[in-house]
Amino acid sequence: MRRQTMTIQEVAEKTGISAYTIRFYEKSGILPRIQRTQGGIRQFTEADVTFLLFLIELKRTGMSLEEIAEFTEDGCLLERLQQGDIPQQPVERRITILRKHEQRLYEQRHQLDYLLDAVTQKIHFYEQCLEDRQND
Amino acid sequence: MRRQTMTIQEVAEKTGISAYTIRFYEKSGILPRIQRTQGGIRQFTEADVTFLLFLIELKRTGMSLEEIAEFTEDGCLLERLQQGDIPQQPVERRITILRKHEQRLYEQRHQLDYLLDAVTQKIHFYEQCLEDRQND
DNA sequence: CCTTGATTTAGAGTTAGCTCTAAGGTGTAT
DNA sequence: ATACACCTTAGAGCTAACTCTAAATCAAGG
Repeated sequence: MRRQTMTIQEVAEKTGISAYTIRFYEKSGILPRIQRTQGGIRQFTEADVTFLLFLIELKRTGMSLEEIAEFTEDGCLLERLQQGDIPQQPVERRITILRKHEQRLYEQRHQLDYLLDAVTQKIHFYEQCLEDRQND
Repeated sequence: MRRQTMTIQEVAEKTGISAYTIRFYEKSGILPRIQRTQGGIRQFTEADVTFLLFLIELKRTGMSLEEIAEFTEDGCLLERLQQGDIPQQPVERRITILRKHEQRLYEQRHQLDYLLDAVTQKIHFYEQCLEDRQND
């Protein structure tokens, strides 16, 4: 039976995020406290990695680490939720943060489409310049 | 007849970018050298502002200031291009940089759609939790 | 049990990108 | 012509987000 958990190095390789950064994320509350061996070594589950990758996407799309830490507060709600314990405040807080970010994402998509168009046009423009030059 | 140019404060108000930052952008080559009065005061044209806003969008979508400065090098090509002078190297460099960024933009749009979906689903999930709680 | 190599911590250092300060010059309305 | 708001510069300071160092601890093989 193979090991169910990963060391920080394995997570680093799997996600492309350095071990330094992962530790930094745990220290600053971006990641919830990760389970340890009795010796103190972190044991990442698949769920931890999935959560980390989700947070990275939030960050990449403009959520600050501070706001991500606010989202992560109360750590892994999933367990409690599955056990039927539904803590109202933390759940509401997460909904609020995600709704706010959802709005940002819609805005970003809009601006992205707009810029993509502008960039494509500019490329055509410069290419046209070079072609004109050929025809001397 | 009204003035054709703007001071740095006016540009700051118009764009939402602080005067400090605009000076910093000129100093670090993100903006080309702006025309001055004989007294040394910057006179921004509409074209300067348009260019600045375009650069801001490049930045917002992940282009580093270093790369933007590389794009801006050789300043305003538009005048020379309109005069029929087509400097090959600078034009090719701009095409290369823009093509690279175009790829990033496509990738971003893809990931954005994916994340938007994930976020929307998570919101529904948490909302469902609260509803379940109501029905006790 | 001892070596080897990865892991732990606290805390210092780095980088990008601003943001501001100080000292002085500009320009326009009275 | 002088007051006043706004402009200029060089360069220092700041914040977010890492990135690394040092010294100690842990874990697995021989």
